[in-house]
Amino acid sequence: MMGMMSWEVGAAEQGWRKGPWTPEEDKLLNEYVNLHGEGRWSSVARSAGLNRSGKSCRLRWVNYLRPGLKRGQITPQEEGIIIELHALWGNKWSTIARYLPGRTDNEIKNYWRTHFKKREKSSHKQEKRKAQLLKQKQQQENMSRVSSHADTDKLLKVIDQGNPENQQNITVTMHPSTSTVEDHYSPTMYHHDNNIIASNWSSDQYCVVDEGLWGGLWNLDDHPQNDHVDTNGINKILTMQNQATGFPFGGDSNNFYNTGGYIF
DNA sequence: AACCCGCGCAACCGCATTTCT
DNA sequence: CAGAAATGCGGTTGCGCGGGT
Repeated sequence: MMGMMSWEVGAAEQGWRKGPWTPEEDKLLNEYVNLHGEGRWSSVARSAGLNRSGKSCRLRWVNYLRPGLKRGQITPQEEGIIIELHALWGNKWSTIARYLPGRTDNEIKNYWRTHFKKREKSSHKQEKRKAQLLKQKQQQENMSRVSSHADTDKLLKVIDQGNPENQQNITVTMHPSTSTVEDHYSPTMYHHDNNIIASNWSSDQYCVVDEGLWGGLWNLDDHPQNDHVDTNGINKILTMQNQATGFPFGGDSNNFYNTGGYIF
């Protein structure tokens, strides 16, 4: 060990490189980790000849270089799992990631944001569109006071009606915000086993889940239009999972399907 | 043709927690 | 045991790209 020098005090002053990783850097990091194993990230910089902070190295390894990463499209099952676990635990991305082998917390987080923040987004979009139309309208007015604005007005109206914010205000998640979320909601309901579903369902472990319970957790509404949120979230997912191919876990998928239930 | 805009994604930042000395 | 360092997490940013105007 080398004294107690602080290699990492203020990445800024230290002048660590930032931004996207180059293939050369990746190679260096890869070689280093293959030789010395994961961890001790702070020493990576000097040892591997990388001008990167330990944090940066770790992040790059964990999210990109680490072997066994899937990359590419999230499968329908994976999506289902993400949705379910997010409903249970909220934004506990790394916890959720543990149940999706080969996926990183970052990936899942990004996926969630891009796929399940639609409501926010679309209303945003609509606001923008509205602004745009208003602008057009004003321009028209300035140009010639004679023209009719009927069309623009109509459009604006339509947009208003289509705006979910003007319909029901539906929350996507229902997680509590405390940090003990997992303890609280951790499927103790999956009886027998203190570790519950934690750490171990890449093996053959699974659990049948009480549908009523999950039904209650299913607050997600994909179709603001047809308002039957009710009991069918479960069925939706079951269908999804049954249809799907490429079961993501190591375990025996037949077992899984035969339970008529759930992955866990 | 030029510009704008939104999207997806990798990486960063600040804070919290864990490990080391 | 205290303080420092390292690691881990979640939210956020910013860049490059494609599509629309």
